[in-house]
Amino acid sequence: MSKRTSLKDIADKVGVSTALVSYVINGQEKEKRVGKEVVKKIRTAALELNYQPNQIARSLRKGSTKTIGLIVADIANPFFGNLARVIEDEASRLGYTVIFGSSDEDSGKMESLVDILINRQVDGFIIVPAEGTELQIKALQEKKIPLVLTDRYFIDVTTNYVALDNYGASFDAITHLIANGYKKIGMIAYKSNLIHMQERVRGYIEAMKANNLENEIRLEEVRYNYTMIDNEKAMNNLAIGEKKIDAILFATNSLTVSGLYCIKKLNLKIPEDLAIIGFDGNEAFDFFYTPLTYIEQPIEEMGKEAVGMLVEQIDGSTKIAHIKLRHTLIKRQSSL
Amino acid sequence: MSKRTSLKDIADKVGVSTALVSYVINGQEKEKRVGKEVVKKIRTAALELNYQPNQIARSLRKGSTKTIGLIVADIANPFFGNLARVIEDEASRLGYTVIFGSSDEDSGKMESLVDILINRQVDGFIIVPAEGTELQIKALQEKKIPLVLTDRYFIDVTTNYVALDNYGASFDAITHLIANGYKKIGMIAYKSNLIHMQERVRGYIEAMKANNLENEIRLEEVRYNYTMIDNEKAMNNLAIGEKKIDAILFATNSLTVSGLYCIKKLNLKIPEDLAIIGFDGNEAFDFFYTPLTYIEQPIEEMGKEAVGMLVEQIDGSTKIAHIKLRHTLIKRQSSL
DNA sequence: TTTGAATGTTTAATCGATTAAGCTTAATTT
DNA sequence: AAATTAAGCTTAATCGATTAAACATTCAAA
Repeated sequence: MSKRTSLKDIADKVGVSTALVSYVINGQEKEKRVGKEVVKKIRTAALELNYQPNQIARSLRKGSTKTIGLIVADIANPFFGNLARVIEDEASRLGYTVIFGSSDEDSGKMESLVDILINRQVDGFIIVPAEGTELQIKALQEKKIPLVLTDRYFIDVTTNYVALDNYGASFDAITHLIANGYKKIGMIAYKSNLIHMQERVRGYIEAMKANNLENEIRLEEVRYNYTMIDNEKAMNNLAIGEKKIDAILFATNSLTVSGLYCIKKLNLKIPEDLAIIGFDGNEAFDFFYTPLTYIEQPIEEMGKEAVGMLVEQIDGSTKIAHIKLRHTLIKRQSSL
Repeated sequence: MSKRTSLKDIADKVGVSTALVSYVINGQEKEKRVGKEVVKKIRTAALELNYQPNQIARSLRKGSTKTIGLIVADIANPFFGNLARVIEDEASRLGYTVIFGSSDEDSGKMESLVDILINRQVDGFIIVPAEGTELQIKALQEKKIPLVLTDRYFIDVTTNYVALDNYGASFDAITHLIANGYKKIGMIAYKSNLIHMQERVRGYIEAMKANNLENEIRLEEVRYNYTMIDNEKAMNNLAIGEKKIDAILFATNSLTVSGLYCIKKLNLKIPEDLAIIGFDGNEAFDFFYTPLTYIEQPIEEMGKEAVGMLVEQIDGSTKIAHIKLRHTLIKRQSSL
């Protein structure tokens, strides 16, 4: 790497101290009363030498890196990819750069990601926390590192967060199914204590109860690392045989997609044999032979809010905000 | 942010100089002959104080940040999301962290991303270059910043790159269509001078010529920012009316998806009215009423190779490698 | 006994930018 | 003329870790 130009190079060229150069570069020539001639010379020299300030040095000195650490479950998952994109744009608008990592819903991986990003002195974190990471989050808070949780949060750890009103979303979806005449409604969710999953399940159960269908409740839980296998079992349990149901709500995008593969395999007619509602948008939902009804999340709002809240924290605010966003139920043929 | 523990804190606690602490922390106690007792004390103190080295300070001193800058067209696009994921994992395996940005295929955005990442002193770049960014790439080379291009590259700029053998992929797809009896084969591509697009088109044209079908060549070019509109026009031109074709090759994932929307709208029967072949995998391809034949890219290999090549460069290698990877043609009903 | 190694440790410069404090002149006020 | 103020600039410490070089002590060889 050929030597980059530093403040010193400019200072030498113009024949002044680095202090003056720094003032001019940072637009403080007025406050610091730098001579007009000198300002011009410095500006010219900076351009000629194509000076770019070294952010690392600046960060070390200032104790702030203008960097946000983003931890999601998996950047390859379209939901998180889209979220990451929104966060990137919003962060960049506010002068921040994003470093990311995927936790794979694994608390160990998440811990090492957090450590790595702390060592890189990120100014704050946006985290989609994995199961069992309460203590990690608490530790971050004790270190007074700005932090916003997204998608999920912990009831017993008071943090900033932006999440969907998951309870309301499920409730709405189930209510919609019931309104369309379905009664034997099942749900396939991930086996997880995370609040977003619990709330989605709770919305299902409460909606069933509210319609006196508590006896029809059929919840199947799938392990994250065995999505396909467990989902297939679950679908067999629910959609086949004597006690088969007539509608299903899937709790996430990936569960919906893997569910669709099962449905194809089982050769089920949608919505005649089984009505379905999915979670999050996905191009696949549009091209399934019966277009899918699904719960749409306001990803853009979620990402923007998260960045906004985080930057407020970084700028010194200590207020804690809990934001719950509303879903949109996109109604199509799969639930008619 | 409560004060983090620094080398100095440990040094003070143990009663030695920071030098010794640094040696021990970096596992150089043998070479630097640090006393056994002292080593123990330092280790203990480091644990007690939960010492985490400040990477910023280390980076400034060492002139290396152990950071890779990744620039893709759009992280929300599944192809790039998957690529990013592979790159993240491989980078992390080698001790690197990834900073990313999306260029939106815009040379201006790409330039500012590159500048920002340079100022953050990334050790090297993995770039999916936008159209018209040859000079930016050349500038990076002149600054001797390690660099690997992916997905595309420039003929007149000699750089490391990893890309698909796009010519071969198109050629193969067209050959497959012809083997299945299709003759009036069209192609929808992006209007772009980028090599990957040019090669995909060239593969199409050469395959047609090789089969004495040069008179049937029907190429439609779509503008990136008007994918939907232009694609719809293109589809109307190709698939409707007197001179309609009987098969189409789409040049990218996004073109394929938007093409599927058109096909749905036009109510075409696949493959009876029109055979189609898409680019890259996509869950939507599996659920389209006729499962799609598509050209699969070896994303994992691509990402791993890119990181591997980049780290070699960072470690001082100056050899230039051009890697072309082979596709896999996933044959299904849409091209029967 | 002297010289030379070997061992163990400290000192201080360095990376590049920031910034409080101090130092010159010149200009203005009393 | 002396004192004050302003204008314009430099000095040097600082952020935290790294590392070449110097220093000090002990031990062994000549």
